[in-house]
Amino acid sequence: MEDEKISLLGYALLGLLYIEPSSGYDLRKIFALTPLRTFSDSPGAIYPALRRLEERKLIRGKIEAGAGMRRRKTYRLNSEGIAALKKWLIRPVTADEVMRGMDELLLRFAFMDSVTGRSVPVEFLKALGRELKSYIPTLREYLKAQESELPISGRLALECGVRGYEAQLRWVRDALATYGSEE
Amino acid sequence: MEDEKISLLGYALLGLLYIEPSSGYDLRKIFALTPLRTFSDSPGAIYPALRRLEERKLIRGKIEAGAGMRRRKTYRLNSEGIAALKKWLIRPVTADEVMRGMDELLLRFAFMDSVTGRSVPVEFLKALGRELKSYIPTLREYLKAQESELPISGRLALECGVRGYEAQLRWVRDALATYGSEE
DNA sequence: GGTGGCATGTAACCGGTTACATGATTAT
DNA sequence: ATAATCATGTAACCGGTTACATGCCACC
Repeated sequence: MEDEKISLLGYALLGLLYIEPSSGYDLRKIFALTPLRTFSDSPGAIYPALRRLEERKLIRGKIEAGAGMRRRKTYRLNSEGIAALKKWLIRPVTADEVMRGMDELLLRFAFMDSVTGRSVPVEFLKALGRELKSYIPTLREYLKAQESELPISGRLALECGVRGYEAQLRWVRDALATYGSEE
Repeated sequence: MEDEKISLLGYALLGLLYIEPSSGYDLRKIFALTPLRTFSDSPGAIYPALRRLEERKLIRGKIEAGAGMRRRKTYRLNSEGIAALKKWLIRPVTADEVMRGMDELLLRFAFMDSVTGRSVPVEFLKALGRELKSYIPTLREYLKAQESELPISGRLALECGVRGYEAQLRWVRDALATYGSEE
């Protein structure tokens, strides 16, 4: 199992293609029209990324012919693609990822229960909760220590970030309750 | 006033150097040890970025000599650098920036009242509040409409994002109150 | 006198941005 | 007909990542 790195966009494509085989154009529409708009929908990003995934033999594209139909190339995951996706999804939650921003973690979570069993997202949420519970106080301490040094808007911006983390910690609890009440 | 684009890292450097002239190493420590750790502290990012800013004549580096001192190059903004920073800070808040993620907006806010008058951050907060108030319901509608289509973790991940935006909207109100009570 | 932290840099690589390009199909 | 949209692609550019490289100073 070779380990060439896959970009975040690459994983987003893998996850979406796992859920539903799609063309590049379909995927571009998703990035243009849904909350996944944090990703660029530009053809210069999508098509080369799909080509790379195909070169690495994680997906396979098939040109769909058909009378009176537009030419389109539909990609789907093969077993290696599914393996690479799963390997990404079951990565442990690290303090570093939490501190650098939750984008990748949330994307992973979004794809989890389509691909893995229920225990994976539950363990993910527990680990995420632990990391948030340890990170938030250190941020609060920094804020308190630097209160006099920071300009007002700097202090407020940090406060905004901390509140975001606090909201996510509350969300973790509710999400765990959701999984708990479904068994 | 030429308008070559400056990366987010570039603006972060401009903002920090405005507050306090520093060496590349000082700046790296900030990115390594403070909540600005969302930026990379790698020398391969910082030093070339500083060089570009100097080439564009927004900052100037001076080598600090001195017996028994380590060689270090301290950068500071010149008037063009201050102008470029201000121009970035007073950009209007667009719906697109809010939807793509608040990182850049928050960074701008963090530097605002060191560089501009009080009215700029206040107007910024009002505009941000307007955008959030219009974006949150569209996200909620999408969530409701797709509820049956999305996998559980997908729905929950989106819920997490919405709650983050809601927390930021509450923060906007508190931040405005902070400015209001300071006059 | 050697280890470790200070301090600055360079170079290859890679992927996203921006802009351009093409052709087919549908709608007016 | 012709404009808009569908659908896929390419190429130059740029900046961040990763890894490597250098030398000085402080400490023990």
